Amino acid sequence: MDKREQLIEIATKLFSEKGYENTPLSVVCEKANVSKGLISHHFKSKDGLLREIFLRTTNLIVEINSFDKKNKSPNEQLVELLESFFSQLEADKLFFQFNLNMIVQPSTREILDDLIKERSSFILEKTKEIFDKIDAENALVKSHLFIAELDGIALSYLGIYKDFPLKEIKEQIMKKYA
Amino acid sequence: MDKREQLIEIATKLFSEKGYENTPLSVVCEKANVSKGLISHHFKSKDGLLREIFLRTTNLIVEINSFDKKNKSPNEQLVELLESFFSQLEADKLFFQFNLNMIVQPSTREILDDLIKERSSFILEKTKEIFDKIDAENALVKSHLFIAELDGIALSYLGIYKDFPLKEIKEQIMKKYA
Amino acid sequence: MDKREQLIEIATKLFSEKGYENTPLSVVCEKANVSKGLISHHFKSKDGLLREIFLRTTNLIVEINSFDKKNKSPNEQLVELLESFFSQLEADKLFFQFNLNMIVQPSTREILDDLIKERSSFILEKTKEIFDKIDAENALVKSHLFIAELDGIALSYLGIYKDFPLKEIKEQIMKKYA
Amino acid sequence: MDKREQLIEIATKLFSEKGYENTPLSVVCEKANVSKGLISHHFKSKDGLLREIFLRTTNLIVEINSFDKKNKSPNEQLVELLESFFSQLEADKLFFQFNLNMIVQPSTREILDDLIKERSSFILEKTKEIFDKIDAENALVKSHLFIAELDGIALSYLGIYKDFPLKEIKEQIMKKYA
DNA sequence: AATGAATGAGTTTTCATTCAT
DNA sequence: CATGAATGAAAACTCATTCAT
Repeated sequence: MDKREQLIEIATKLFSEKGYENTPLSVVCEKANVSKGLISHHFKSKDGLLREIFLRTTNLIVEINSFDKKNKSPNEQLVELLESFFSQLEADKLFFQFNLNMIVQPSTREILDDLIKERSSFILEKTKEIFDKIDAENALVKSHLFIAELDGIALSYLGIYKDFPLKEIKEQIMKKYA
Repeated sequence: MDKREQLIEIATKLFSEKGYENTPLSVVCEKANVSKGLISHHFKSKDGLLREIFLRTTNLIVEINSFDKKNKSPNEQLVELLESFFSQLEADKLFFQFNLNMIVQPSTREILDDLIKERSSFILEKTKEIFDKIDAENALVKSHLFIAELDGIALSYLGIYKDFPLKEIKEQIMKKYA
Repeated sequence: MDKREQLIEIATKLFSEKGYENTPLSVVCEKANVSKGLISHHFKSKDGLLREIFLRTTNLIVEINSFDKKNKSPNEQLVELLESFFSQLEADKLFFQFNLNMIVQPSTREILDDLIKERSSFILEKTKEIFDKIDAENALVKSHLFIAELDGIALSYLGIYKDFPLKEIKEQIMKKYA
Repeated sequence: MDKREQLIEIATKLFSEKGYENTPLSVVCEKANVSKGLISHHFKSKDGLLREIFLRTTNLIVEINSFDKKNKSPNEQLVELLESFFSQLEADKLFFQFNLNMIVQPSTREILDDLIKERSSFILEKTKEIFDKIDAENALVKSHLFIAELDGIALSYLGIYKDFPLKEIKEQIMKKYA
């Protein structure tokens, strides 16, 4: 397999699980069966590797948001969004773990500042597009609240409450936006 | 002045601003005008210092939740809770920054695991006490949703959206729970 | 109990078990239920404590060698010496452990240099007094060999061979000198 | 020159002279003209370096014991062994110093436990092979006594008695086993 | 593209000692 | 006699990065 790809895959996993600061490149290289020099060769530095990874997860988010909206009502679109959010939250905890880490941790925040802004703007914009059709006047605030709600759910589910009742929460949220 | 207290104060500030991993003890000691050995003397290790700090913030949270509930309706209690949440969110960003960091970052999470669990249980319990009076059947889910919502707002406000419309969000939330 | 005495007792045990360099005073103080300042008060320094302890073990050795020789033949004296050597070797391993450590380890050797020389001279002298009566001409060499033999046995028994056949060795040695 | 080799050479010398605990890696690196990180790179840790060194001295001992025995009587073999023991004891005090240190000092003992056991078993076995031909019944005890005697002589010569009469002792021992 | 030896700054921790009370 | 807060030097270890091959 492509060593560059291997490196990215392993690093993504480790950064998500252990955090960026707590994952030495030596460990990444070892697990990826790759020499240390290769990282600086491909990504210039550890920060470079992180930025590459973050960009990829952004692309994934863009893809998720790019479903076909043409024949759907705004509420149907919200439901679809929620469906994919909850199913991915259950399927790929690490993905959310990683993104929360990167945003909350001051050091990574700094490294990724421009990329984080770009991504959040995109998400806000896409959400607002939907709410504009429902309640144009309060679309911005409602979008923010919508996003905050989902982030909060992810946070509680991943980080805080072991017995978080995800199913029931999903039902409640669905009822609210359907 | 008490050097122990000085140490805790400075460390709290720095851990919040820069993150735990990114704050060397050398900097903490320098700013606190204290020798390196004193940390080991009082807190055994950097982890020990962190745990002490986390415990103190927990105590603060407990205090905040210990207002007098006797003559108030559950909805009045929620409003009071929200008032103190929003006013503190504006007044002391670092406090929320710190707590989010500690919970989301895998390394600190591990160090504080027991304390985090204890604290979250307390918060859930206190919230549920209120919702039990409003809607006993769904009290647990509603409590979780309530907490997640607030956490999500803090996350968006602190970490993601520079132009987060906190005032409007507060109004919306207040309307919902009043 | 006298705290000074307590301190010496605990320190002797720990220095024997863990070695001098590897025994922090903090541990000694903790186990002896005594404050740190007390060591500097009584013994001036860690080295001072060590010297005090070494002196005490020397006194013990002097006592052992001070049995009544008047009515005994030199060979009877040797047998008596060997008896007490072997019985103490079995009874108090730590005692030998400690003394070997102190002599072999360069750092402690330096601290105790004068005391070690004094003690070894005493032992050599006492041994030679006996051998002088057996074989005056070779007394010095035979004394050295006698001492070396016993030290070697202690070394093998304590440090090297788990299954050292102490009983059979003792028989052989006894036969040789009786 | 190979920096790894340089490191081992200098470290061996310093550990022998000053003891393991009393030799900071900073000094080793300085004298070997090598950066601190290189130790971690090659040996993982200070303990790792020590184990490597101990292994090498074991190999040396194995070599010494691997002389050609075919045409020699057991007593001739003992004499040869003694010759090489005494000549090395005079020529390379540090070699014996090092080995005694490592075995007697509790901390190094622990680090090297398996290697020490392996080596002592080898020595005992090789010695016993010779004594088996002389006195099969008491070969084990006699081997132990032989080894203990030599160890004791090394101990006295190196560590205790400045005026140790090595020549005369050697004569005595030679006479006994020839 | 890939390796891995080598660096060196930086980090936490250890610990004997001092000193005011 | 006794305490324990405070110091500061020294230690081992970590780890991203560089560079010759």
